[in-house]
Amino acid sequence: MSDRSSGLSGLTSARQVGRLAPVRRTSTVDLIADRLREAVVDGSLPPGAALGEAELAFQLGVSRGPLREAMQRLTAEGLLVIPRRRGLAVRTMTPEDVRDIHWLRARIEPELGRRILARPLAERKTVLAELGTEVKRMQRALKKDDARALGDAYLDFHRGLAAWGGSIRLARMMSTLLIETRLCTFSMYEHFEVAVDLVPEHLAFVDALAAEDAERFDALMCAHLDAEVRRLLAEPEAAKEDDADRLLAETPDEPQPLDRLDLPEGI
Amino acid sequence: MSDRSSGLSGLTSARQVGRLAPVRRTSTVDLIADRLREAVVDGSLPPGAALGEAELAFQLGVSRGPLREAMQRLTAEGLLVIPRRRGLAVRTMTPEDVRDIHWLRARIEPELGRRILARPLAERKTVLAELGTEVKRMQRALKKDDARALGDAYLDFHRGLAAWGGSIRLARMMSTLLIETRLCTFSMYEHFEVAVDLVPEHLAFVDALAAEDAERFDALMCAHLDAEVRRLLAEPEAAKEDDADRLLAETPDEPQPLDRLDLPEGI
DNA sequence: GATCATCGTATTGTCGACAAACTTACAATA
DNA sequence: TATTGTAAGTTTGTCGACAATACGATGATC
Repeated sequence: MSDRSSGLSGLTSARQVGRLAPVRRTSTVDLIADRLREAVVDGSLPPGAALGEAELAFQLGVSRGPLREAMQRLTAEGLLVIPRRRGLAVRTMTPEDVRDIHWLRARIEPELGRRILARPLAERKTVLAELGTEVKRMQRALKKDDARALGDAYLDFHRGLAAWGGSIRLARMMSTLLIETRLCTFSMYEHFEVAVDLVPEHLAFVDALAAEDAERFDALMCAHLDAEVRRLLAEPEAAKEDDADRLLAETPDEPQPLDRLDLPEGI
Repeated sequence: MSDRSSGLSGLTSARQVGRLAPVRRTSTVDLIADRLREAVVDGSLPPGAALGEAELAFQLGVSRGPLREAMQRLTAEGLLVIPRRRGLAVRTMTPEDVRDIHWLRARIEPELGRRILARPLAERKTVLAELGTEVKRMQRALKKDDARALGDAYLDFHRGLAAWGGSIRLARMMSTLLIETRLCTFSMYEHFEVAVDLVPEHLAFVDALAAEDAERFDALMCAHLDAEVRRLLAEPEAAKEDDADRLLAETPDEPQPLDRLDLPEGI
């Protein structure tokens, strides 16, 4: 997974003399929140497992205060649930959530093609290059049968799409939705699923953008998201058992201790 | 502003015998976060004003720990910024933000009509009744020239729309976007703006839904959001000075101490 | 034998304190 | 007079501790 702060929209106006960019100081809570988010994406915090605060704080080398603050932030993003007196737990996604997430993505992502194609030519070339790089990463990952790397490239592809869509809010929202998408994978199967037709689908995205065909991009994206939902909602026993052992070798002692967590507050 | 937990989607299956709804215990952090959110919507925390933690914690009657946790949650929602060593500040919205927010709302809200019209008849009647009530609230507020109440009814109208749209995530997202919309009002003018044509616009929404005309609803919503952007981005001196004094009588000592706050972290 | 009550333990929720860091103001020097 | 350096004050960021609560286990009674 590429570093989010350096990848897509950094160093734009730092070369001007006398007009220095403000130094980006990152607080401890930010660090912890990023680390936790990373762990969620990683799968090292599996959905449903309840972790104790003290233990986690010790592992992270910080006190419980900042950790609790970071937990609250992740909770607001919908990634964590904080059951009463049971530490923290990564959200368990239900089939309902899968449909919800992908419906929302289907409202947003098809539109992104139009937004990107409305940008000046120079930027469009940058976007295409970047997206092409991600697809190549996906291809390499597929060749090595590395589901983790494939998933990472997938995340970065769509993150890049959102980042170039031109809306800060939308990029943040999409980032959360994408992490939730991966949580869906974790929650539906117990391991990563290597979807073989992921690469051609994303190649088609890049092609449509290169051809400046927003309509085709729209249709492709809708089809992709539909297929994604169908893949995810297929029966769990339809999942391949290929490399589950390697990816989840360090599976924790209790996979699903608290099965169904209710959100602490509505809306 | 109506209580969010009791208004729209409460008491659905609580009357069944032997199947009690779980008691909704709300933590202190939730309470503080709600209170802060309320204060932001209220205008009692004006954008840009830097509040000290200790002072705020004392006002709320809690310690700094839970307050800091709640602050982190609001930060994740994009409502607060936490500048280094300067307490907390309500986000100041720029014209860029106004366009961003309304572009995003325009992606989501027109679709809501279709979603609502796809629901069973009984629910649709409930929705229409509820939305009609909110419009009546808007009318009453307009008659009394109460900009605050008008804005509250406006928020609840659109919140209801999102709540009946059928997606938990979308409702949460829309709730944040709506609060941000109000922040735009606060940031663009220094007071509330009474938009006279708000009521007929929303009457038209209800009419379109009653006529089951999703296309008209779509077009009306797009037009409304466009108008909203134009209203907000009009020059500040175009704003009416009618009831600014009454609404912002308790304006704090320093309205805009730190003019331009950068977000603590990107994405 | 099963169920309920009571006790103990472990973990959280909250608070207070300490130290570091930033900001601001004042003074001194060029 | 302006700019820089220093010092003091205020506020945050972090940690440790205490108390309350919930959960689990064990024993007693029906």
